[in-house]
Amino acid sequence: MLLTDRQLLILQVIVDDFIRSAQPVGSRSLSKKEEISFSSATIRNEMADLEEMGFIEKTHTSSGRVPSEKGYRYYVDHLLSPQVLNQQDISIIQSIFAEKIFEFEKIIQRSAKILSDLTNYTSIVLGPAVSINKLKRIQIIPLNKETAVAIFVTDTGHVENRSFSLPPSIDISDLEKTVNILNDRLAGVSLEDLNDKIYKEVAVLLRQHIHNYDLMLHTIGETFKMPINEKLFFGGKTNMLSQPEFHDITKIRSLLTMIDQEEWIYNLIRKNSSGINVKIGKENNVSAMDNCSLITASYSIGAENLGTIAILGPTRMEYSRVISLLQLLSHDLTEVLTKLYQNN
Amino acid sequence: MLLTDRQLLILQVIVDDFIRSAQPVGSRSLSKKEEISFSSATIRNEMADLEEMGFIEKTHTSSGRVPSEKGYRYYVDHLLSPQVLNQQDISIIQSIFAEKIFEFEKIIQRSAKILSDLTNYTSIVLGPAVSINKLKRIQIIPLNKETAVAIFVTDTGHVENRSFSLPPSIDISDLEKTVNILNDRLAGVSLEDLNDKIYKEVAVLLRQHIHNYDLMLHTIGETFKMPINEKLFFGGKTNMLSQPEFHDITKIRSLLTMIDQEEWIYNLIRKNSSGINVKIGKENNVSAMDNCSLITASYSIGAENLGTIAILGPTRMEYSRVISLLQLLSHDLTEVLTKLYQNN
DNA sequence: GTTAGCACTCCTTGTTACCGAGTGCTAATT
DNA sequence: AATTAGCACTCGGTAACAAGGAGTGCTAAC
Repeated sequence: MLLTDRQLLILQVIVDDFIRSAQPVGSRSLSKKEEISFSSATIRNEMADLEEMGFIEKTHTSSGRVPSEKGYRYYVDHLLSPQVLNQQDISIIQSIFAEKIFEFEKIIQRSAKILSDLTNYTSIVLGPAVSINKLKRIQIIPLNKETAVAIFVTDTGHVENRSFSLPPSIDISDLEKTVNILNDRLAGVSLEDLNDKIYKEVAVLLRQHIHNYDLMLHTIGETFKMPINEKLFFGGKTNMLSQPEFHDITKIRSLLTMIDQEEWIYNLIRKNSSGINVKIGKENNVSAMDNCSLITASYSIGAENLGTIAILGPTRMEYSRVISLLQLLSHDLTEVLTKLYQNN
Repeated sequence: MLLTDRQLLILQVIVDDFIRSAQPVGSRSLSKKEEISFSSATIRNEMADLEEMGFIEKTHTSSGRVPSEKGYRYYVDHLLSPQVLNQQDISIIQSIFAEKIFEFEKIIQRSAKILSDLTNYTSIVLGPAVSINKLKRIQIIPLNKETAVAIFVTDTGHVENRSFSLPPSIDISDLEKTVNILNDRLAGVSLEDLNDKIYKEVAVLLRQHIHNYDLMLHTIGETFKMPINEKLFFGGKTNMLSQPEFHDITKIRSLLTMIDQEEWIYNLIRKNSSGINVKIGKENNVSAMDNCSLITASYSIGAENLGTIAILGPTRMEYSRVISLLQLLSHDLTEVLTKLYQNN
């Protein structure tokens, strides 16, 4: 199943042409291309072989050929030459960081918007994993007799808050003592480790200093049990409506419905290794994505993997361009975030 | 232009039937209805009159009739009998409040989801106007030498936060003093009035107690300048894809694109008076909404108007049912919120 | 091994015919 | 005078058919 140079060339030109035109490509139109110096009959023979090997398909007996998923896969793995981005694209990406920004989310949100604008596909950005942030300060503010709100500030300036009900038997001074103990013991601990620390270290101290020890512990334990989901940011959700493969309403519907269900997106995006990943069509294991490809890249602070940026497009997407854009953006994001938060 | 009873009856049946079936309704099928005891020829004559007056339209010369916007308007204003909700609908709505909830947003979000599920249209909920909440406590937490985060807690338990850069010349004790002054002076002030108060009252005090008076004032002034936009929550964004009037991709595209642009939605929803509002088709003044109606209702705490819940559907929507659902939900929301936050 | 030539396939487009649901009008009926 | 039956007419939708075009596979010649 080794491909000859000529077969590689033909496969490449077919994929390139189909990505551009969305039309099945035939032997005659191929033979007219500059790169190709042999006749349409020869091409027909080679195409028959490529089809037998599963790299291309016909939509009906006498149609031109279309890349199969296997064809795209081979194209992405072996034939792709990274697109050199033009200056305009580069400066648009860099404009994300132009303003002085303190907040993660703003940067991320803008990234999603710009990615989708540059590609005309849908962009998905998985926000920073807040749970690995280190706690900077805890504050508990009573609202009235029954309720209070707990506020967590991390070293990156992220703020989480939880409302909870105050047990009636707890008095204010105990609450203050507790907050002091918490700040003393939990500063520098990552949010995901909070609960653990509370039961292992804080519990003992509470027992020594607080009247209603077990009630307080329970309340705090419940409130601090935080499954902090990384936020998802989207750009260009409706861009897929302009792709010709989605002229069919039912396909669009199942795709958009899936996009609106965050759990699905999590599953699609989360489990990827670092670096650039390309998942083509059925490789995504979701039927709504059968005609779609997903390209993901990760960004980080220092060596610590923080989140993911992704582009969702039709299988017929401009792999080369999208990969270059994601590479650039993930690199820049990482650089900026590292500079901002590395040593605080 | 006064309509006879028989014309009213016919108009009503046409609208009802078309809402149900989405098919133009003809004289013959009308004559078979129980409510109607005269012949198809009579109906044809009446329909010709109704058409001349602009209440109904033909899609082509020999088609059945379809309500015009004017027809829907008349129907909504004069012919509508509020649908009696069945027990199941009622208990689904009430399930929104079943769990003990402290947070506004959770309730609101769930409301949006449930409204869209119950109607199969798109729901839009304009979150509580945070800017009228009263400030409970301000906290400023330095993250490092250059940046700090300011946290605002309101009496409803809502938390806002802003990162800002610390002027290098400011020292910690000054910052603490400032925070004390702020808490002293600003507790109970609504968020929208904060800036005003700062320059009118706090400025004087800062001048007396703080070294770098003007720098501190400027920093705080900038940071507290908060245009807090009410958040928008959506449910069933893709529901419109199943409506037959949106089989056309370009219509869907323009509608979904509009929905994703929050400014547009603000403008559509904000300016409504309290109570139930129905905007039909072009009354919305947005071309993407030409085939859509928007029904809004407001919710409040006590007498204070807080936010809006809305349903966006095709002009052919089930007005009666939607209005009943919105009435119920806005009433319940108001009741629950009032009970929760009235006197704290 | 490559290519020209040709018969064949199938999609697309346009034409035509026809059916059915609906209308408007006229004349008959109540 | 109001209602209704009857009928000619209109128009969208569907099916059947033909013509054209883009493409293929195969064979035979180069």
